[in-house]
Amino acid sequence: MCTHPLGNPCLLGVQYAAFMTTQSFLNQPQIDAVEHLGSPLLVLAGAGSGKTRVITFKIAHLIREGGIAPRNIAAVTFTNKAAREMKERLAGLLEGKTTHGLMVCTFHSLGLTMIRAEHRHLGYRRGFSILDPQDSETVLRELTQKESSDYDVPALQWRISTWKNNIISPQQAQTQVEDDTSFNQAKLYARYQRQLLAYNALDFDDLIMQPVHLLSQYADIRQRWQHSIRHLLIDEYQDTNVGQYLLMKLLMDKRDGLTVVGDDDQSIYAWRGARPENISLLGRDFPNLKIIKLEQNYRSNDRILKTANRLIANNPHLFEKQLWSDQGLGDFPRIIPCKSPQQEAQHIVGDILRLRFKRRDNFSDYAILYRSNHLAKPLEQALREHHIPYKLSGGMSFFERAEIKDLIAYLRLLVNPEDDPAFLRIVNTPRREIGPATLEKLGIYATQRNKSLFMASQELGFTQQLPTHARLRLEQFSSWLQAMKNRTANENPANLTRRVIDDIAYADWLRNTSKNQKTAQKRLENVQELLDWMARLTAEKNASAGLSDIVGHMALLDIIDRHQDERTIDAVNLMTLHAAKGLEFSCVWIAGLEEELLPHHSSLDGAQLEEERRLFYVGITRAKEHLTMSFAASRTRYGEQLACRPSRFLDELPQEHIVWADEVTRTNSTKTRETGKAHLANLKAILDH
DNA sequence: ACGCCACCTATTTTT
DNA sequence: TAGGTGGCGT
Repeated sequence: MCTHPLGNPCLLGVQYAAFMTTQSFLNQPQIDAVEHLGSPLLVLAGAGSGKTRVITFKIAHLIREGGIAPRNIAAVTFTNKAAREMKERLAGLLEGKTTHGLMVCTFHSLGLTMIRAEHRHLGYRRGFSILDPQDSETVLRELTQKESSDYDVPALQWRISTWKNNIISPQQAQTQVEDDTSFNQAKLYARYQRQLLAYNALDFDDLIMQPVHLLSQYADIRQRWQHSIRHLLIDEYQDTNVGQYLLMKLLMDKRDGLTVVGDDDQSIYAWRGARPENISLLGRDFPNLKIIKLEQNYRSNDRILKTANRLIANNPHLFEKQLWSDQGLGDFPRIIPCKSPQQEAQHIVGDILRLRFKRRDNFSDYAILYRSNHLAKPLEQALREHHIPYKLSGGMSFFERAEIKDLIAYLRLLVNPEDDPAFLRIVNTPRREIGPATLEKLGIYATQRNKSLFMASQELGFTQQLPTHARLRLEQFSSWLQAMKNRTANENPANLTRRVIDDIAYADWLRNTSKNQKTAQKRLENVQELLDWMARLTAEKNASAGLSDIVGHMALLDIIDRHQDERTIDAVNLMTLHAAKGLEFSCVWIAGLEEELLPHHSSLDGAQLEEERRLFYVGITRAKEHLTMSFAASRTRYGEQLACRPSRFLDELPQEHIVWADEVTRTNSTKTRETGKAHLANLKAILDH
């Protein structure tokens, strides 16, 4: 074993010494994983065991030692943030070495790249658009309005997404349905797909599904991509869904260059299609699969790990894992019973102030986690009272903001004249007094002739049907668009965008439509930020990036670095347990540990209960040094004051390693060694009376 | 285009 | 209970 760096025979060779000293060293299983070649590899990496380090070092190893060209390596993550961080770490490792052609991106971005190259086989034309879920909802609304006005569009959207995630075609869907409702949904699915093709547009799910079709239907395409991607590395493998699994399988085809890293105990996204069982499928589909476990945790102290281990031992496991740490036992994780959410919040805030005074660290080292968003409210209130800065995760992302979506819609339309959803979004933004009557006529004309709205709006055959004033306005808009479009080939994307903004007097429009000055200001800043990004991006890519490249990736948000404001603000982190995955904090509070909240009342049995347990597990393993868990004895829910029971998961913790604080009885003492079970019984008695 | 009222619902959310 | 939404009236 070589956990110690000095005089160590099992480092990755002297060549690595140079950058190993600036990075951290690897332990033996990590080295095994990095150096393993010759068969597909599954790395079962516990929380905090350095899985990303394994992937980045392995990529570096492949390039430096294996003589593999970067363009033959692809590393796939689930979030843009993870991809960005991986790129940064790689840049550190491979200083000087060229990484040209190396792909470090999300599954969706990989899919987009493939579709870009092969779109003709799918019947798409270049410049196709990516619709976000809001756009596709609008398309579905339009499609269903003709049937009935009160159609359950979200249910349909969810259904279609599930089909696509499972790589089920509209035709297959129609043969598989059980009842009238779903038969109807399957028919609408088919119409939706036709509609997208007509718009020359794809939705997010298509970015996985279409590449799977391409690879499974065309042997030559499959061979080309298999030749191109010789090494595929996948992070957070437990989160792959059916489509992503198939994509991986088609790309690798039993070859040796596959490395997947995952943790079945951190699978918390089954509810949206993730298949943690893909971990066991791997052994079936890749018979010579090598498995390496990473069990040393570099994040937390041992009491926190013992707490996590004991909890998760209540779940069935295919591969047993025991996290351990050499960082000492550390403090006792604490459980704080509280009377109310308000008292709970007060307690946490008091804790934070006390700890920060004692530790002299940053607010950003602290996180408060909870199962669902509404639990943040009392916490926010208490933090505000005490003037503690906090950062709330969730909320509207940059690209969901109306002003950003407007501008992207303009760009989308310039790249793809068939993009009717984009046309409809901007035709009256800002106001051009092109009303519903005109648009309806335009729509009918376009549909009859199988043309896009933009194209139809330029045709004399159509505009001559309109009353003079409407005709003039539409002609003006349409010819302006055409003029802009003619510039797309030569002008750089950032300048073109600026020109659009100026021409449409977008700043004025934002000022006029915003509720107050402050929001107007904020929106203008967002627009400026978008412009800056585009300018930077164009500069970086040596102007080789066409507008269509940029616009395509904008929909995926993956070219944007948004960490600048996050790193400067020192604030306590408030987030859901889901949002906390992959992060770590010195001190963590988990609030609202009550039955019906965690486990959530809709997930009280079977596989769902196990996922709730994993969610708690993820929360616990975020903490490096301090862990505090709390619950309230009563809580207002749906307008009613309800008594709450502590979460069953608290009973599953190793009581010898945790401390229950006595808040309910209002004594401030803590009982260190009393067994929690007895304590819980006490508490229940108190709560009953 | 906007504002008001009545009604409905209430888990997690990336791309 | 509260916040978001859809319909309606101005």
